[in-house]
Amino acid sequence: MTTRVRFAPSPTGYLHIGSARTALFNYLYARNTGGKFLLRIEDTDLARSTEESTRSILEGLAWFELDHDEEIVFQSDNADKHRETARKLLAEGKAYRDFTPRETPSDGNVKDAIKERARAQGSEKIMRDNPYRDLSTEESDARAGAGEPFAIRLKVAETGKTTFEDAVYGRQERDYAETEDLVLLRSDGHPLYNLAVVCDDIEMQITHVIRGQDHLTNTHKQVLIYEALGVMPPTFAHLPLIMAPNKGKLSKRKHGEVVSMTTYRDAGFLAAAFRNYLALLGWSAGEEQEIYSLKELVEKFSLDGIHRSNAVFNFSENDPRKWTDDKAQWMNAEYIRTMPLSDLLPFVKAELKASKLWREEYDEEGVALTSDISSTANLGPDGRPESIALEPREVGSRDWLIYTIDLIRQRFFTLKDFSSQGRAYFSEDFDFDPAAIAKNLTKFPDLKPWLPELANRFEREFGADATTSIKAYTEENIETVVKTFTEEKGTNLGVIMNGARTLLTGVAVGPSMLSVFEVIGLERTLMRLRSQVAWNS
RNA sequence: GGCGCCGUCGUCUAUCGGUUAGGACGCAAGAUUCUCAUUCUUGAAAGAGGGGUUCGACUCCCCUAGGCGCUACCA
Repeated sequence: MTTRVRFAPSPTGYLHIGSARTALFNYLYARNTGGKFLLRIEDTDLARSTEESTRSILEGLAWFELDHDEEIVFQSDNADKHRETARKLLAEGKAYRDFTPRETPSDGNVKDAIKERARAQGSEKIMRDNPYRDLSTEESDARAGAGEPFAIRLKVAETGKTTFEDAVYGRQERDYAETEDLVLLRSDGHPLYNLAVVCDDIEMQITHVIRGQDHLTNTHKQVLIYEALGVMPPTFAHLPLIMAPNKGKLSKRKHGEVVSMTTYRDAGFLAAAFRNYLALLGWSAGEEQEIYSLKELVEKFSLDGIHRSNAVFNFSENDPRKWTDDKAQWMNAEYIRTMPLSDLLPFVKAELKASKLWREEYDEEGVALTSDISSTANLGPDGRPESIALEPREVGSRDWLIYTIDLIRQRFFTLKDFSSQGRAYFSEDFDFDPAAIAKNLTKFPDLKPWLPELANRFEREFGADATTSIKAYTEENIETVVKTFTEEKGTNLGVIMNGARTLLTGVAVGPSMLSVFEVIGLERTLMRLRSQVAWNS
């Protein structure tokens, strides 16, 4: 039998990271077992469900690259079947009509009201005291025929217990006495969650229900429905919850955007990295590996590796550097700086395009570059990719772009950094960091004449109309020129380099300046070294 | 209140009765350096408490305290 699992979110908001992890685990299990990963939108709560939310969830799943099989099922489409099922159970005497007038839900804190009510009646434990439970069929039919509104409740047996084997939490038992005669159909004919879920899971032939641990106790009610229907329940696997740093519930209202998947997409996270991080929250392959490709996750995933204790999603509202979990940030940075360039390139392209920094020339195939531009496997002694031919490396070419990306990604954390911190490499329109100016320029007034002078020196040494000799504008040659220049001025190399760094890139940090000079290119180097903009700002 | 679930460094986790309790993130120190980052080295950092079982318990059992979940004509 092929496994069939489903991810069944209710569209009452964006895709929460907890839900995303549930989706991921379902997906991994399906792919691992060669089964199907289905999607069902549980939109039976008309008051709270929105189409926009559905869109947002689908968008989140798409970003996460969790493609589902078969058609999406909208639970509301099945309402008639749910009603039919409830009526069938009624006809078979497995459910009964409850004519108790519907309580107007007290506005305000529903949870507290429920808790209060439960507290009041809890110790008494009278679950079978509904006066309509044993109403005769004749009277029940008569009152219904007369138009009296009723809800349909499942008739839970007086004695016995529900039992199921949870793939994560093990054997679960619950005495019938602990479960009330749950409502299947509201008095307005609206099917309720537990009924709808069971009907749909049967209809969709779901073999494994993998969902949050908050449903662990609910499961007993669902098992009861399966039993009443005479259908074998699927295998259940409940997942530990993802908690806030204070071990409380992770919610949008309290924690804001950190819990939304779109936040990570918009913050320049790579789906692969975030997926990797989320996979390790509540699951492990039992080994000391941290980085897993999707393929590896699919191969290694198993229900046995799922933990039973909740995991904390760590972040700090006060520290902007730790706006989200440290490990998630680290993992994203790790992916950015080590993933094959050919895989990274499309993402950088999208980012640069969005920031109007993309040039058509970047799309043209480079001479030296072939299919494999993975730098990680081919690092030279200086940490630079050997597989990338450096010449010709015309500024603005595809080769140049790839080389540049590889150079600057080493200190980037998100895709956003390519258009912010990396802006000066792709555009003339970049800002100067006041702190960088103070630290590297104004502190050394001599630089004001020196740097344009360095530009002249560069022009004399490397320019097209060089009078002495024509040398290539490469790191090696640049180093010779800068060192000589530094000695002549009787200053430190750092002073010159950092001053130039600030003029060339606007910031105080970045790759080795020799690389920066080279990547910025002679023309732009000359222009920027001579510019007075930074000095005047 | 009732019922259920959970328990290893700050966080994510390894360990399935015998380990100097391992790894990762973060943190700290050092090395490298034109800056920052990377990288490398090193360091601090854990079995909730109490009883059992056992030659031996983080690991099995019980109790206490704690955290979480459910307890709705919500999902």
